[in-house]
Amino acid sequence: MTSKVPTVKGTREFYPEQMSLRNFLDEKVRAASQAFGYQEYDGPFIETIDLYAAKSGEELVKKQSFTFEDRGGDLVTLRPELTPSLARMIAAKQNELVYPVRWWSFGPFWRYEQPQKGRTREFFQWNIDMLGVDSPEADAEIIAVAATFLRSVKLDPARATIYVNNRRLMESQFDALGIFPDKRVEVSNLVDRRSKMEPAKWDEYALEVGLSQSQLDGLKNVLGNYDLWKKSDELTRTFDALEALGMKEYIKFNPNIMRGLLYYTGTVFEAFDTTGSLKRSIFGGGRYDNLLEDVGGQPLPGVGFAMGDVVIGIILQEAGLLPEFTPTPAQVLVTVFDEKLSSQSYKLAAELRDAGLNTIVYPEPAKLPKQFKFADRMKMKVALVLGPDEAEKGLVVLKNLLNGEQVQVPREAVVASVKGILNNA
RNA sequence: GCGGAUGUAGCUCAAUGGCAGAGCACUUGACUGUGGCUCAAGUGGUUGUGGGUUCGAGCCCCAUCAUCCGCCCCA
Repeated sequence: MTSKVPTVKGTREFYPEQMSLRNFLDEKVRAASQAFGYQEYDGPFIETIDLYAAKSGEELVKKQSFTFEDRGGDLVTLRPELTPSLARMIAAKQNELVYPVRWWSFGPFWRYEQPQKGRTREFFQWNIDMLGVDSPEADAEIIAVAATFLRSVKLDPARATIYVNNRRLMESQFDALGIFPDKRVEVSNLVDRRSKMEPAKWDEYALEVGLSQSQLDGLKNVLGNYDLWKKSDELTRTFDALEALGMKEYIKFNPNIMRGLLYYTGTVFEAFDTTGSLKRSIFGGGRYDNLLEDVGGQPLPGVGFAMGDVVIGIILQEAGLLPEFTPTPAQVLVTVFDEKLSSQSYKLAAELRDAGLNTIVYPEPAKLPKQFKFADRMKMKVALVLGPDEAEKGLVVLKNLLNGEQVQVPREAVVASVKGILNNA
């Protein structure tokens, strides 16, 4: 039964279970970022549309952004990506930052697209970038951060692979085939779409774009050449560094990875789940050496990537790699026997909290079976009972809900006993 | 923007055009101070919404809304 006021299409409600997944991703992303010394930052959630007009691609700005007029009549948009905001923030303090800048962020983004598997209109995204260095080793580091994340969530190389390519390398190949720069964008799109189209249809499409038959044949040769990276000094150095960083197993050169985004200039990469039901990329990124200039800064090279929470969430769930959900952060329940004894229970709960134990006390006198059932459903570990018999003798019944064992302990020893059980659980 | 599918109990789903059901969950009891396991009983419905066809519609038709899957696009 749907509520009278439905949610906005494509938005998401994070019930505690989904929230724990979001927090799990936040933790893993933070850990991978910080392992390499990256600093956390964030930008505005609302930006003017102009920020994205320059470089983000027409489709994104015109059709996939949540844009509206504010009360002052300005066109604003809910951010569909972070990189332009990052570029502006860097440009604004370009002369006072310590380089290389290593920054990361995990926050909400919005895109007005048709919701489907792996795609929502509201999502969280991990962004991580290094600016101020244009070395192939910097590219390797960013890719290594990504691989570190994959490893930390236990997606092994057999399951998740990072495909790497280089635009400069591809452009030199295009040049050699006589494909002129004015066709670059179309040819990039062509390459991007190859895996999704029937071979014959793709050939047709290629000829429509304006390639000659010999250029098409040449292009197919290039795209099938998995040793092509040897012709690129950049990629050779990047792969060497990745080997030294211990991440080579996650990496594969793939000349078919182009990425649609206009601002990439050098190495580009994209990760896919190689076994699951989802064909979407887990994350993608690359080197963008002109972006700062484009937003009005001094030239500054950069490399980075972004990962949405939706696809990785589905993959981890399908792979059974999500941690077991713990309904309540409290492991201890203090039951309330009856109205007369309830204040005793509240006092005991307060003591447990003072001792650093997260504790729930039942908020009304209810039948014990109901209270125990609550503790069970919440996967709590210890239940305490303070009934008339115990109150009289200064005791508390302490039940280990994991094994059902139950003991009576003196009131003063409760904290220590509970801690003992929790330590062994 | 285009195409396909699905909307029935809190959840997952059944029901040839002829009495709207099951499992799970919930409540109660078996068990008067103890969860899980078991057994029994009970509560729970404007079949998404609005029209139409029919003696009769959950089922057929039209419209509409929502969700899911795909296309487009993917930063």
